[in-house]
Formats: sequence, structure tokens, C-alpha cells
Amino acid sequence: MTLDSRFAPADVEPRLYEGWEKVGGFACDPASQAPPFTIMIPPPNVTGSLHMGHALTFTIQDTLVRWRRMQGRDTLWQPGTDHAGIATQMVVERLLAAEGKDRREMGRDAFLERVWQWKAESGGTITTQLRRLGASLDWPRERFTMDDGLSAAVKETFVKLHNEGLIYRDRRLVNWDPKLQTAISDLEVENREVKGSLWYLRYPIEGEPGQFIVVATTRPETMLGDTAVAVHPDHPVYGALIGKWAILPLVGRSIPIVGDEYADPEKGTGAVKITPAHDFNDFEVGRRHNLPMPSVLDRQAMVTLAEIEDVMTSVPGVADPAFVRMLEGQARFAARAAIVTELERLELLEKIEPHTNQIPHGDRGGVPVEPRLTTQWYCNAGVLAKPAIEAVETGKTVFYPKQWENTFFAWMRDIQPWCISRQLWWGHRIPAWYGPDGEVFVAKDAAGAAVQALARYGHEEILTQDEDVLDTWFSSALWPFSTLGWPEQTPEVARYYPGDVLVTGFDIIFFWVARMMMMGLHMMGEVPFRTIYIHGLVRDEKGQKMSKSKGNAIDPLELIDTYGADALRFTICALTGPGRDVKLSAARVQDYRGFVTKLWNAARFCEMNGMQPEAAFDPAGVKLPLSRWLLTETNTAILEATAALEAYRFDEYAGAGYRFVWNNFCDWFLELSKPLLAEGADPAGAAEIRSVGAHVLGQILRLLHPAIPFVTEELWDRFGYGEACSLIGTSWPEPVAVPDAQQARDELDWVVRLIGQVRSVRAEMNVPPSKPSPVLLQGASDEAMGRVGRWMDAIRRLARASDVSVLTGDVPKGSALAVLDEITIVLPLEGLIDIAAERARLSKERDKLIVDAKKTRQKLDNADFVSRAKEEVVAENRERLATADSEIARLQAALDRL
RNA sequence: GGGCGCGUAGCUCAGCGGUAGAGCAUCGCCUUCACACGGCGGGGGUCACAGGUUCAAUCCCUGUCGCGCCCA
Repeated sequence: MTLDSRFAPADVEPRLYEGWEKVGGFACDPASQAPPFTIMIPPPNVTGSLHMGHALTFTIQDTLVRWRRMQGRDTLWQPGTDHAGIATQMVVERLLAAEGKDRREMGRDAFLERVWQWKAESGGTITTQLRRLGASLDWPRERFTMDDGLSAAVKETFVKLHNEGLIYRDRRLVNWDPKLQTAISDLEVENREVKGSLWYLRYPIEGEPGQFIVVATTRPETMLGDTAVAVHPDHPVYGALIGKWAILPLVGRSIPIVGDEYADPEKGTGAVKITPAHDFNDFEVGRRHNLPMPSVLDRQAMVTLAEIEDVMTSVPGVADPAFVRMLEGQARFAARAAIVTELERLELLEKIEPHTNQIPHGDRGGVPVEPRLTTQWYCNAGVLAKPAIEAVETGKTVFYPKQWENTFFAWMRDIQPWCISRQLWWGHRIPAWYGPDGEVFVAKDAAGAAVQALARYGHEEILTQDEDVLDTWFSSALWPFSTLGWPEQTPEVARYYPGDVLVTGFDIIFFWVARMMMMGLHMMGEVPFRTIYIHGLVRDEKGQKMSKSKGNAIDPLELIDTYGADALRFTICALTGPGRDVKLSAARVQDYRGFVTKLWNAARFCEMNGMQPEAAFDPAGVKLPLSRWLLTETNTAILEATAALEAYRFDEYAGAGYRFVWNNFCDWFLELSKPLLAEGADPAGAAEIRSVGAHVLGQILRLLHPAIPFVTEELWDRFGYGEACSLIGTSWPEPVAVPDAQQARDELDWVVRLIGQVRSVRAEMNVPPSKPSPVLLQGASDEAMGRVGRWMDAIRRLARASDVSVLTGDVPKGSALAVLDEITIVLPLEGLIDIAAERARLSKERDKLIVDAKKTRQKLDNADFVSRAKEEVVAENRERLATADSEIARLQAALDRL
């Protein structure tokens, strides 16, 4: 074994990943006695490909999973993908369009066949990419939301909730996406600010020629469906009109003027037109006043007159059915223009004001949503939400950061009925069948519905299944248990439900987290997970959200190709603080690749110096201060890393590993070990250093494996710490007892500070490294000189000292000085240093201490401080002052001598 | 309008009652036998602003300003 001078991720990663799979490194074991640890993957869309958001969330999940696995937990990271109803249907429809085909011409069955075919060919993209990232998912357990098993779970749930009255059909306004021609849920609507106009329309008062009530509207085209004008009951002018009737222009219908507090006297004219079938607020007003609710826009948002045909009347100068009929079939915005022009011609348009308002858009289709009165399936989320709220209130499920609980509560406490039917083909078809009289039979299958129908009709009838499919999130909501085999009572359901941690972004708390909580509690009687870890968004280096359309998206696979998966993963960990977005750029990944390289090179050094794993190594048996110091530092790193992971502090975890490897292991242990390993050094000491070095390198590999699995496994295997691909299954390190730990820490701390002081003086005095100098110590204790004796070679090497000895006589002329505790360090550098520069340096040092001492003295002179502050704080300040005074005196003496 | 979060070194962020930290960037020195994807050393901050609590505030409280997000 000789390690290459460079770590080559591309050569190593595929081999190790296959190796892990081959040894069963990712597999859970339902028969295991170990406590389980479960993370359900948020199933990516089958249509998806790996983006930075995925890289973030899956790196976090894999880090947790690998860590818990090493801790001995029976770990299940459940893989799978989501059928993503609308998204997938759109993808395949686009493909068909390119072939000049249309799904409606093909028919439902042929279309679905085509989607399944597409899924078989292209649906595996993201799972392949997840492997590139190193994600240790239990692949043989991969699930898809439209699998038979998961479909059974969907049917089971639908039927149960229907039987309980929690799923029902209702005719009410829904958000209708005219582009996709389906209902969508409230959550799939996003408000966009659009610059538009406010049109002021005159509606003539019936029986009072020349009198008008003026309504302000942002949607003049829906006036065809107006069935009232509403004014605030207390409106000073219009209040008097309540009870009278207006003539609806163009249509000629008589519509009542009603009093309703919905009409805001401060807005527009204080009077609003009421179109119950095309506006959510108007719908409520319509309900309160028992108004007719004609729809005047069809599924494509084109004008349809069927429901107002019989009320259309000619009113000279006001209404002309012929004009209105001409609008039939026109798109809503074309109709708007025609209507406004016509009203203007009739002098019924008072004015137009520019107006900016929030227009609801479908998040998939991207066009304005049209509220439409239709019959849809709904889920009574209000009832299901209650136990979910309680579970979070009582801490059965905890959010990290806790902050997000407020967001969850706010949404859940005001939750609206969830529209779960979609007028699509790709998805779980609603298990409801209709008889010839429109009666609905809900059952898991057609046979079950037929039984119900027989009971009702007394004979067999032809039933037709509901054409619609369920909202994709309905099946996602069951993911935590449907993937485990439910409704079958499998060992997996018993063992891995509820899961431990759900890791996801805040953007799907409502879409997914809340619904899993509701369904999990209702169907399983238990929360789906104990902890919900919410991470931020990945942004570019300027803090902009990454998106394809903006062109600022970074492809994680390109980063992996260039820098390696470990570099990307470590960067993500290092930048992932709680509640923070992650600003990522290739430059940052490049930076952290440096850490991977550093580790590789440190390992090469270990290899070159004969450090080999020893099964029998006993940390309690080490003798050298350097060994004992390294072991205590290792303990600290282990404790820090473990605590960080327990607290979901991936930044601190990465930081602890980084500091330990770079600043402790490389900068000091390896450097200080060099003289001990050199030719002619004490063989027993060298042997101990080799043993402890190999041991700690192994601990480092364990400690960092969750974040950077590839490089650590490669080194683990190459050094022979275990069988090939065994690091993934090795135990997480634990602190060990170290003999005389404090003494080792004190000694090393002192040596480090001594070397630091000498280096600092030399650097500031511009003494070239090629010119070693003697180091003289004034006022050194026997203990200090003992340390010097033990560390002579290291000090020589690292501090560029020709010799270290006690200064007995006067300080030689032209020396540079530094202070270390009670010792004055003297570097006789006559001729090499600039006296003026040394004077400036010492003065600066002294002045800093004087300021410090002054502040401390003031504090100690304050009787309140001395009497009220904690004892140890007062003592600390006393000591600080004494040290400062002593150092000031010595620096002053040095200055005087110059 | 309601809610949440954030304003700390040039940049990205940590710290959150006891005299300011890291990484990167920057400057100087060094191609020293693991590593120039490196080593050593240095410079750089009135911790957004104004009040208050406290012996002590970057940290707690109140207000102001600026930025971002969610909901209406």
C-alpha cells in the first residue's frame, strides 16, 4: 500500500459505493435486537434530477443516518420517489406534443401506459444521482407512491376516512387552474403582485332613471355573473340604497342591493359587485344572502352563457343580449376588453384607476387561477388537525429549530377543507363509483362498490368510477407507513414506525409535514416522527434563490465531478447552521476540498512513518506527554462532534472535525512527532508515537465518516483498519481515560505557546527562517527547564532555535524579547534586528497590556463589582491584573535596555 | 395589516451576561524531507442605532432604522 499523492474521488467513489452495497452496509435488519433509527426520505419527484436543495437535505440525512448506524442503531433510511401527478403528467404531455399527439385523442389507458413507460425509462435518474452523493439508502426497499402496496394504503385510507365522514363531496368554490384544467388546493396557489386597473362601473338603479350605484372592480369580465351589489350597512350614502334593485348592465338582470359588512366603505366607492361563482368573498356573501350563483366562465376560463341565458333581457342603453351572446367562448381577458369597451360606449364606465393587486396563480401552470363552482372531494382537515396540533404542543413531535412550531400552529389552527380531487389522469384514481341515479359508492375496489350498489338497488347496476385522481400529497401523507407495508401488519410497520427524524425544508411544512402528522395520527394512532428538522434553502453566493430560470443554479453533480462528493458534503455540513439558508458556490466547495486533501496528506505522512493499526493498542498504556495530549484532544473532538450531531448542529460537527484534524493533529501532533520519529530517536518512544498516531487517525476516520464517507472509507481500507468497506459499519468513537491528562495538556500548552512566542518575534523582526537563533530563557523554573529538555528537538525545529538555554547573566545587547508567564524569552539577534522596530513592537505590546490592566484595575476598584460579581470572576480579574502588571514591568525593562 | 427571522472583521458566518472568534479574502516571510488544495506570522470590528435592566450588555428588555421570508 502506498497512497497516491493526490486523493482521486472519481476513481474511488463508485467502487466504494458498490462495496458498501455489497456488504449490506445500507441495509436495516428487522430481526435485529438493536434499537431502530428511521428516516423516511422525502420522496423526490420521479421527474426530478438532483439539484442543490436535494444535495443539502440528503447530505444532512445521510450524515445523521451514517452516524446513528455507527452508534449501533438498526438504521432504516427509506428510499423512494413520488409520482408527482401534475408535474409528471405535464412532462409526458410535452413529449406527446412533440410527437404531435394529444392525451385526449389517445384515451386514458393508452396515456397511462405511456406514463408508466416513461417512468421505466427515465424515472430512475434521481436515484442514480443520489448514489453519486453517497446516500446510504436501503435500496432494495425502494418504493414509489403508485406501487401496488402504496396504492392499497391510499384506498384503505380513503375508504376509512370516507366512512368516518372525514372525506366527502361538496359543491363549493375551488381554485381552478384553467391551463391544467383541474382543481388545485389552496396551497398550490401563489399570490403574485400584478399591476392592473380598478374599473368603476355604473349600475343603474332600477326605477330611478339617471341614478346609479358605482361599483369598483378589478375583474369587470365577471360582471356577467353578478347577482347583487353589496354595500356596507353603515355606508353614509349607499346605505340608503339597501333593499333597492340595480340593473346589471349588458345582461339586463335585476340584482338586489344588499347590506353586507364585507363591503369596505374605505375601498373603491364602498359598493362592490357580487359574483358568487367567481370570487371567494363574493361566494360567502352569496351564501349569506341566498343569491343565485351562475358560472359565466368554463373550465378553460372562457365565457359561457348557459347559466345566465334565461335572465338576459334587453334594456335600452344598458343591456343588449346580442352583445353578450357575442362573448360566448371568448377567453376571459379578451372578454374583459370587449366588456370594458362596451360599457364605455354606454357611458357606464365612470373611470379607470391604476391598481396593483395580488392575483392568485397556479404554482404549476403559472396562469391566474379562476375560482369555479364545482363538485370536488374534500378532506375535513379541521378535524384531523387537532391531534396533530396537540402532538406538537405536548412535545410528542418536536421541531428543530423550535421556531417553526409557530408556523405549523398558525397554519393548522386555521386550516381549511383540503380539496383532494384533481381532474388529471396520472395519479391514484378515486375509489368511488356512481350508480345511474348518481348515488356514490366508496369502496376499495369495483367489487366492493358493486356489493353496496346491489344492497341499494336490489339488482346489479352498471357503475362508473370517478374520473378524477387524488392530490399527489394525499399519498405522500401516508409515506411514513405506506412504505413499510401498511395496511399489512408487517414487521417493518411494527419496528420502524414511528420514525425518528424527518428532515425537510420549511417550504413543505404545510404541503407534506402537516399532512403526514394528520394522517399518521389518524391512521396509525401515533405521530409519524419524533423530530422534525427544518433546514434552510440553498442560495447562490449573492444570497439569491437558485433557479433554472435565473440561470444561477449550480449543478451538484458538476461539483461532485470537479471536487468530489466529500468536498460537497463537507461544505454543506460546514455551512448548515440552524435556521439559516446555505449560501453556496463552487469557490466554497473548493475551499473545503482543501480539508479533504489535508486529511489525505496527513494520512500519507502517517503511512510514510510506519503508523499501522494495532488491534491491541491500549490508550491507557501510553507514556509520552505528546501521546497523552493527543488522546485528550481526541476525546474533546469526539465529545464535541457527538454533541453537535445530537443537537443537529452540522456546522459545529464539521467545525469540530476540521479544527481537530487541522489544528491539533496536523499542526501540532504530526509536527511534534517528527523529531520523535527521526533516525536516532528513542525506539520505544517512536513506537508509541506510531501506535497512538495510527489509533487517532482511525478515530478521525470514524469521526468524519458521516460527513465525508468516501475519503474516510478509502483510508480506512487502505490502512487495513478493517475489512474492505467496513468503516461504514464500525462503531462511533468514544472518549477514553487518559493517564495524567491535565499534566499533558499543561505541558503541551506551554510548549505550543513558547514556540508561538518565538515564531511571532522572529516573524515580526523579519528574521529569515534560514537564520536560527539561540533562545535564552530568563526566570525559568525547574519545571519549565524540564519541559525544555524534553522538547528541545521540537523547539529547535519549529521555532528555528539553534539552542535553548537558561540566561544567567545580563540580556545581550540587541536582543529581541517576549514574555511567557513568568519567563522572559530572549533572542540574541544583534545585527539581525532593527532596534527601532523592536522598540515599536515592545511598546505596542506594553501599551496593549497597560490598557488592559487599567480596565481591570477600574473594575476591581469598584466596590459593587467586588461584592456582587461571582467570586471566580473577581479572582480571575485579580489574576489578570497581576499577570498584566508583571508583563508590563518586564516589557518596560526590556525597552529601557534597548 | 399580522407573524417570524436577520443586521458582529472586506466576504460568509459562530458566539448570546464577565474585557470580541472562525473560515475565506488581504498583507509579510517561507518551494523546510505529508500537504503551495501547503507552513509561519501580522493587520483588520465604537458587535445597525437609541434608550432601559445589571456590579457588568454584542448577548436580556423596549423603541427606531434597514434587509429577507411566511400568512392575509
